[in-house]
This record gives sequence, C-alpha cells and structure tokens, in this order.
Amino acid sequence: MSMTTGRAATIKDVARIANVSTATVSKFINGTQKFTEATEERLRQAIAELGYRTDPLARSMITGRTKTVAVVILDIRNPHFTGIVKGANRKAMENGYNLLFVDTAERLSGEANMLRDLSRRVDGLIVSSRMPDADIAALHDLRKPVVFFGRSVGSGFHSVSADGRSAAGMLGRHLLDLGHKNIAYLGYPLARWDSERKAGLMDVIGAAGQTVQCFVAQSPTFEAGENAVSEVLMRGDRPDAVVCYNDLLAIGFMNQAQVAGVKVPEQVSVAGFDDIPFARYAMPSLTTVDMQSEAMGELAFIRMLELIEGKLLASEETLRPRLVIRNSTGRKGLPPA
Amino acid sequence: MSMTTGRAATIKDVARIANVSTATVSKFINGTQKFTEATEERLRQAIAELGYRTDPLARSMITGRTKTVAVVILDIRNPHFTGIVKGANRKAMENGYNLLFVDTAERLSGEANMLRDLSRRVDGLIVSSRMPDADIAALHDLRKPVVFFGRSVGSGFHSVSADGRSAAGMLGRHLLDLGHKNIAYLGYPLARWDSERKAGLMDVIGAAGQTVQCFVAQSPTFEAGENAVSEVLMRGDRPDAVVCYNDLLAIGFMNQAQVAGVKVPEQVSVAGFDDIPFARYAMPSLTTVDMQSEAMGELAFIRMLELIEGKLLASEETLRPRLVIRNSTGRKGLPPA
DNA sequence: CATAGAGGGGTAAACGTTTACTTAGTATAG
DNA sequence: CTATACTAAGTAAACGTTTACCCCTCTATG
Repeated sequence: MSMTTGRAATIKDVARIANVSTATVSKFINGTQKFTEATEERLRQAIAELGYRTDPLARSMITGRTKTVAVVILDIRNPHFTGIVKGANRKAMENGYNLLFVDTAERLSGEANMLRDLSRRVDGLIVSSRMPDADIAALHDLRKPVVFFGRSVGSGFHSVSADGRSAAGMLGRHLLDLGHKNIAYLGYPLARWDSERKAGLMDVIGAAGQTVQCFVAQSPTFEAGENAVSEVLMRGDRPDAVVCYNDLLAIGFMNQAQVAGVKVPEQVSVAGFDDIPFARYAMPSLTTVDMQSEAMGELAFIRMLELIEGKLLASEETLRPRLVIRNSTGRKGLPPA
Repeated sequence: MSMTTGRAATIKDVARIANVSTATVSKFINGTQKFTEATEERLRQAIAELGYRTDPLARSMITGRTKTVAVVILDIRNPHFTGIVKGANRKAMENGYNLLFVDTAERLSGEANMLRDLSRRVDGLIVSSRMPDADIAALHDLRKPVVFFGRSVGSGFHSVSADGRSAAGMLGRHLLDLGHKNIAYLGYPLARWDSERKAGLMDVIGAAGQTVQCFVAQSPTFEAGENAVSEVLMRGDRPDAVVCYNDLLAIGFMNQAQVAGVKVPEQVSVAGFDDIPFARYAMPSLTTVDMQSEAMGELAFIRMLELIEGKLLASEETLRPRLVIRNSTGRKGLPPA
C-alpha cells in the first residue's frame, strides 16, 4: 500500500528496493526485455509495495509521445460536436489515449496561437475550426499531425467529413417528391459546411427548374431558428418547405412557426441536418440527414492514430450521410400521412 | 519565422543566439527577474527568430504543475454533463488551464485505476462518478485535489452540487398546488442524485398525506423514458403526475405517453430535472427544475483552482435550483391554462 | 578447450526546463 | 575610502524517465 504522505515513489525507489538498476525497472515495466523469474518477482514485489506508477511526463520527455490528442471544437452544446467528442473519446480510450478538450465557443481570435500552444502537449490535433484557409495553411509548422473536420481546402491537411452536398441533394429530392414548389434554405454561412449544403440543395432544385430562396441565421441554435420565422414565413412569397443548416435551427424554426400559427408540415415542411438525438422527439418529429457525427469522431481518431504511427492512408475521407424521413415534411396540400 | 524542418527550438538555442545563459532566458520568459534593456532586446530577437515556445512538459517536470485539470463524466450525450463541461471549460480557458476530458460511458470497472493514472497528468480532478463510497475513500492517496459532483458522503472530499432535495420539493409543491392526488416518481437509482430527489419529493407529498408510487428506469435516456410508459401508465392505479429523474427520461416518457393516447398534461402531468436546452422545445414544453449544470461546472473549476493554489474555502457547496414551470404540468381535471 | 553467441543486467547520457546558489559589478551609506 | 547592499547574469543540479551501449556469465559448438 502506498502512503498518502511524502512524495510519490519513483523508478529509483523501485530499483533500490528490488536491488536492480533503474534500467532494469524500466525495461520490466515496458516489457522490452526478459528477466529471470527471481528478478521479476522482486520487481513485482517492490512495485506493489511502493504503489509505484510511471510518471507519464518524464516518459513523454524522452519518448516524445504524450499519448494525448487534442480535440478542438466550436461548441459542445451543439449535439453534432457532442457526437464527435463521444466518438473520439471512445476510440481514444480503446487505444490508451487521453483527450485534451477545448471548446473555443466559436471565438476565433487567437485560435492559431492556442493550437500552437496545445500542440506541444499532445501527439496530434483533431480540429473543427472556422479559421480562414490562409491561417490554416500556416499551421504546417506545428510539427504535429492535424485532422480537420470538413474539407481542408487545398493546404494538404487531412480531414474527415460527411458528404454535405449529397446529403442536401437527398433532402432536396425528398422535398421535390413531396410536390414542393417553393423551397427555401436557412443557412449559417459562418459554418464550414454551409456552402456545401446550400450548393447540394440548389443543384437538385435547380435541375428541377426551381430556385431556392436563401436566408441567413445568426447562429446555429434553437433561438436563431425561432428568430428566423418572421423573416422567412411572414412575407408574400412564402416558401412551402424550409431546409435549415442544422437540426437546432430546424427545431427552433418549426416550433416558432407553429406558435405563429403556421402548421408543420401541412403548410410548410421543415428539415435539418445532423439527426441529433432530439430530432425524434421534436413535434412533429424532424426529417433530417444523419451526418454521422459519432462515426466522424471515431474515424478522425483512427486516422490520427495512423498519422501518429507514421502509416497514413487516405488524406481526405468522406462518410455517406443517411436520409431520415420523419413527420416534419409532408405532401404539399394534403393532410400528413 | 520558425522552420518546419528539424527539431523545435529549445531554451538552449535561444540562450546561444542571445548570448546569455539558459537561466537568463528562463527568468525572462517567466518574468522572474529584471534585465537591462539591451539584454531584453536580444532575448526578444532570438525568441522571435527561432519561433521558440516553452515546452510545457519539461516545465511541468520541474514545477510539478501541468496547468491541466481532468474532467471525468459519465456521458457527454447527457446535456447535464454537457453543461458541466461547458462551464468548466470556460473557467479553464479564462485561467490558462487545459481540460483533460474523459467520458467513462457509465462504465465503472477499473475507474479507480483510471483516475490514478489520470492523476499523474493533471493538477487536479473534477469527477462525476458512480463509484461506491468505499472506493471513493480510497482515492485519498491520489496526491492531487479532487472535486466531486454531488455530495461525497463522508470521506472528506470536496464537492459541488445543486440541492436535489429542495428541487424535488419545489416540484412536489407545484404538483400539489395543481391538485394532483396520485404522484409517481420514475427514478434511476444508479445515479448519484436519485435518492435525494426521491426523498425530497416524498417529504413534500408525504406531508400532504399522500404517498408516492416509485418506478425505476434502466438508464437516464429518452429511450428508457419511452419504455417506462407501459409500466407506469398502463395499469389500474394510474398516476395523474409523473416526476422523472431527469429531463431526458421525462421527454421520452411524455412523448410515448402521447403516442399511447394519454394526453399531457390533461391526463397526466410530467416533469423532470435539469432544464436542458431542449426542454423548452419539447411538446408540450417541459416543466422542470434548473439544476445549474453550467454554473456547477464553473464552480467546480473555481474550487479546483483554489485547491491547487492551496487556499481552500468551503468543502461542500450547494447551488440553489430554480423551478421552471412550462406546459407539461397542468391543473388536474381542467383544460390547460 | 577455445570461442562465439545469447541472455540477463548495469552505466550513464539525454530529454528541456526551473531554481538555489554564486559571482561580479555598481550604487549607496557611513 | 571602505563596507554594504543591491542588481544583472551565470553555474549546475534536479525533475523521472528511456535507451544506446557495455559487461559478464553461461551454454553450445567446433
């Protein structure tokens, strides 16, 4: 039993008690060499007696590895990022790694500096950022592998993402199938994925000979979704379907629309992206596209591991989204199924 | 400009270029001594030229401080924990600290060992755990300060929590005021706060001469809430109000109840705990008690900082919950307000 | 019987800092 | 003019490991 007083036992203490050199202790701990049964027994004894545990800092100093990966996200309150962290955490634990967590709260001033500081403490960084591409390119001097979420336009960084373009396409086709003639997009241009989703939607809608009315939300949140209702719906040319940048916006929008007396989906269909857990429980339940947040987190970590170990595979990887049809979208002019 | 090739610059490189000793560089960086303007200028030059940044590991080795705090939670998908992490992260950034994040996924096997390993990498641990009190008591040999969420029964550990007893009391009184005569509690006994909430509810309901029917959910999730409906509502002695251990359970329960044809709140009132962001957007919006998750996270970090710096204040701290009345609770036998 | 090779174990340098202690020089006080 | 105190800067040990390299002993082989 280790005592609660005094300093923690070091490898030297173990060496002394077991009557061997520190090198021997180290090799034993790391299993880098065989020993006689007698020596091993003395080592086990000494370690147990002292309650010795290797100091990871000292080890990192010399090995250059910290067994830690940084995960930098914009807002843990956004379930999309929650999923990413959940997935990355799972893979990290499975592989004996720790996660250094940073929620930047969507603030980007000084972000490059923060990443630089962070990079000294970890073996690699998994980053979701709004930094302009130029700043991202400057991150090459980090000396540590970086995996981004969303395409790292040019710059040669590694990234994982879900295919927002095709995801939006699925949603667009779904709405066209339902007979919608006036589809709007409520975007959040600051987000990395916004333009992709918008483009995917316009592709499909455009191919059908229609145009997309575009609106802009101030943030990717419930509240911003609520606030957008007056601008989007309370006008002459009212859309009969609204695709929102994400589920939070969609749910807020849907809720406020109903408060304002607009029926969903009878008068307007609403859809989002991400398939957050809550989407099923909104009223009506939300049609959305599963952007595989948790799988993205897992994949990002796995790729990171490969980068750390030097064996890198693909450079940009894209997951396939999955359309999830629920009750917030309905056939135009008909009562809901 | 630092180059992307070769190893990173060390304090020795700076010392050589600036023509001073490493001690001087160190003192300059840490601002522990005054220097002549000439020396300072040379130091600034050298540091800029090399793009030098202090290696936090080497510094930690000698100072014994890592400027990192571990945050151990049960499930980041649970918005209550999301709030805690959000709050802790904010205070950590404000104070120049990093957060080491661990989501244990409610798995407690080997948790004590994990904490012990973790403790070598950080200056302190903020922990939400289901470990039995005996195991917690054994954590005193960690040599690092620990702050728990929820009361650390005995053991002399520090903790922050929201007063679940009075929170449940508020909910109970609210339901009594509405005229409810048959109140049930859907609990999650594995959770640290369950017994407290249950007790608080029973106190108030008991004082009114009624009894509380108790049920048990398998997990604190939407799904478990849905699954509980048949057991709780589809029976002879159907409750006219159900208090759930948390908002996730409550929302799942509420939803499934309505699917099963039981109107909320006309036939049954439903309430939860936490006031997760989503509670406002459930249908009907959920009556709940704000358990101050984010404030708890902030407070936990602040107390941790005090512990790290040796100046400790209170040992167990309790935040005051706030009742949030919405539309999932209503006057018995009357149409909703 | 000489010797190569393998297996078990030790020595000491290195990782990049901080800091207690020392030194030289200069300003201040007596 | 000497003693004192202060300032600016340097020396070297220490933090707790890992690892390249060396040494010794034993066995097997010729």
